[in-house]
Amino acid sequence: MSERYLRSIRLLVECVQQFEKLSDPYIRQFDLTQAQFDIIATLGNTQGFSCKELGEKTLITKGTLTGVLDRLQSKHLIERVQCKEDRRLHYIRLTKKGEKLFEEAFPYVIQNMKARFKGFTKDDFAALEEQLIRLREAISD
Amino acid sequence: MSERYLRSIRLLVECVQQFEKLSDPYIRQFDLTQAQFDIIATLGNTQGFSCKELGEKTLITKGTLTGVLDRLQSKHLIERVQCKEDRRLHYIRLTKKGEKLFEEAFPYVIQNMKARFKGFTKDDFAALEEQLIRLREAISD
DNA sequence: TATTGTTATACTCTATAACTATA
DNA sequence: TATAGTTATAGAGTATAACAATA
Repeated sequence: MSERYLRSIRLLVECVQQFEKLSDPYIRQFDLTQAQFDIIATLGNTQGFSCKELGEKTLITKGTLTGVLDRLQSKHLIERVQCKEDRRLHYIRLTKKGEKLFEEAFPYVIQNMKARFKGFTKDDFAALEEQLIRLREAISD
Repeated sequence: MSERYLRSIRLLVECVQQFEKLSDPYIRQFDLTQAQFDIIATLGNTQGFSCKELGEKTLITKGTLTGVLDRLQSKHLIERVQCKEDRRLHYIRLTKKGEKLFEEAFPYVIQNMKARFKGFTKDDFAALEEQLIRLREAISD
């Protein structure tokens, strides 16, 4: 009854944990935490996002986000720009240094991770993706 | 080239984040964090595990584990028993109170979560499971 | 010497609520 | 009144290294 459900969830969590365990050393080579890398990766190749948008995309709550952004700003990787139309909004975007890091770190982490997916073919990814999309659909709010 | 890979990983992470977001309120009704619930769920219906084994099962490193176990012990949910054969080992197991909590909290959380998987049939779980097993196989150490 | 688990340190993330400034 | 973001607080997880007890 609930065995199948539990098995799937456990597998899902195991895959993500294993994925994070593998990617962590690569991310840390750039002196970033997972959360910080997540922000950098989200901001890369964009015009920037408001804190609210960033929070929604990364699932980091606003109070926490301020702290993560503070640490990235103190490393001069992001900048905060107040929106002129609605001055409650602050747009967060990568600095030159942040962009440079993104262009270096992102492909590096991705390439190294991809190398770990030895036995996984294009068709495997397609099949996995299909199931995950169905799952996301089922459990979305 | 790497788009497919990235899309799958992002989906995977989104599913787990969404899953944790949904399960969190249920877990917190029992005054437990995710890590603490993870330990309780792992210890439930077993004779207990050593810290080393617990760490491997939950992917919590030993320094952190001590802290998590301390908090569970101060709530009288687990107990530490030194192994007589090899006294370096400490077996961690649920107390009566811990067992009672497990028997109450675990099905409660699972049932509530299962209810969220409305559109997901037995066949969907089977297909998802198959892909996740392949993925886990591919990225395992 | 090697292993199990604890301790100590410093940092990061987390939830929450109160707060400021804008609208 | 409502929204965006910050501040403040307390708690919890994290990495790391040094350590004690035991093997």
